[in-house]
Amino acid sequence: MDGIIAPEQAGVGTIAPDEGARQRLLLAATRLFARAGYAATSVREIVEAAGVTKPVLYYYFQSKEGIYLAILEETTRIMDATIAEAVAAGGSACTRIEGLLERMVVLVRVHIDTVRLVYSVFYGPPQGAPPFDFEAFHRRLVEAVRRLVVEGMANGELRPGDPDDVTWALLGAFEVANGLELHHPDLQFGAAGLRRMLTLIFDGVRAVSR
Amino acid sequence: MDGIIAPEQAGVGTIAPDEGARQRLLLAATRLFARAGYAATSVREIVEAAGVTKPVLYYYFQSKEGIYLAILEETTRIMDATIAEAVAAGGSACTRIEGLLERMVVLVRVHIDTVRLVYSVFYGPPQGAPPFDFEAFHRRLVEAVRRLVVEGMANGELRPGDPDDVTWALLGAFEVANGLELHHPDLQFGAAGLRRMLTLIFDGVRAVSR
DNA sequence: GTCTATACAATGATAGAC
DNA sequence: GTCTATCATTGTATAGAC
Repeated sequence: MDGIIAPEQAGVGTIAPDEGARQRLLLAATRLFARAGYAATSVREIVEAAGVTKPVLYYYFQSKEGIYLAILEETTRIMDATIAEAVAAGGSACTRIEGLLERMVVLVRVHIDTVRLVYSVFYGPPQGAPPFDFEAFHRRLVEAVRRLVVEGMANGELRPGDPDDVTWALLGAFEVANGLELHHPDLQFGAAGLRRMLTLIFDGVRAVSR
Repeated sequence: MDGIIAPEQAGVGTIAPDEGARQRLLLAATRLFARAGYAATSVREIVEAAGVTKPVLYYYFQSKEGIYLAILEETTRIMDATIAEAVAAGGSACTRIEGLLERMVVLVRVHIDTVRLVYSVFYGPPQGAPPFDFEAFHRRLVEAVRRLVVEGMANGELRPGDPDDVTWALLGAFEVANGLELHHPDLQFGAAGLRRMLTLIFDGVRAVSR
């Protein structure tokens, strides 16, 4: 045991930057922001939880606002990439809609603390957090689904109709899955539950035919 | 009827309490709580906005926590009554589901500040507000929809299946309508938009039949 | 419950050594 | 790149008057 060297210790004395410290700072800050909110979380708490000192945070992120924005930008980038991937994937429009939203639900679970932070700032009282365009990200998701819906209507997969209404109905299922992920993770609703909901919406729930 | 005396009036001597003041206090507090959050709203701000003095607030609500809980209980009572009404109404299960959720969306618009407050406390950071069981109310709504779904499946209106999945899909549409009411009231999505979404879910959006 | 005032602790942020 | 030590500022705690 005494022989085991932690990764951080490897470069001490030389000049290698400790990327592990940056990652730990992001993780710790996300958890604390998600639990107590932006305003109520101090830089001291963040660095203590990450096992580094204050200057390390300022080295990587310049400020408390900086690490907050870094969290949001990093997660947004990942989600945007996933959206682009899913839209560009092969298969029918319906398949790609399912793939897109299921991937997003998985990302929500993986980045659950970031999602909590987003809800906290978006719905919560003013907390002095620097501005971030949450709606812009949401619009990009809505637009992606809408494009697939329009494509599905154009190629005859989906019945003609208002693409907006269809888009909202599908996103409603996604929001429900998110809500259950946030507040009842024990239910294990997850991507499978979302898929069942989407199938219902695609095929309808009424017994008598249309 | 004229002989009935409200409990608050009994024992107040010859002076009748000004029920208008109570209402103004509730309205002012709801607006301020919705905008700044529970913690950041002071009793002084509330009474000033309501045009009354501090003792008036303490007469009706005992404390800041008291007026906060009164807001939530009053709105919850109205919504619970609406749920019961809609469930007990005549018509098919589908019709009653539509009626229930559309009434709820209308209530959300009418009580928009209370809804904002609920979201602020439920999703936001800890604000020192006294506990209120938001989930219990939500469960009652979910249960009402679920009962109607089960009834619809039993009488052949709805295809057999997991009533939970159907319930969630329908509530997803409701949540979307709420979200648009909260953040894009200009779109006038409202009850009509919700009805369109529900129709889509009932009848399905896929072109090829099942 | 809120106000004014004072006292103290904690905050975000930096400088300079290694 | 990270540390120790420290800055100026803000925020919080308490007390007493209302």
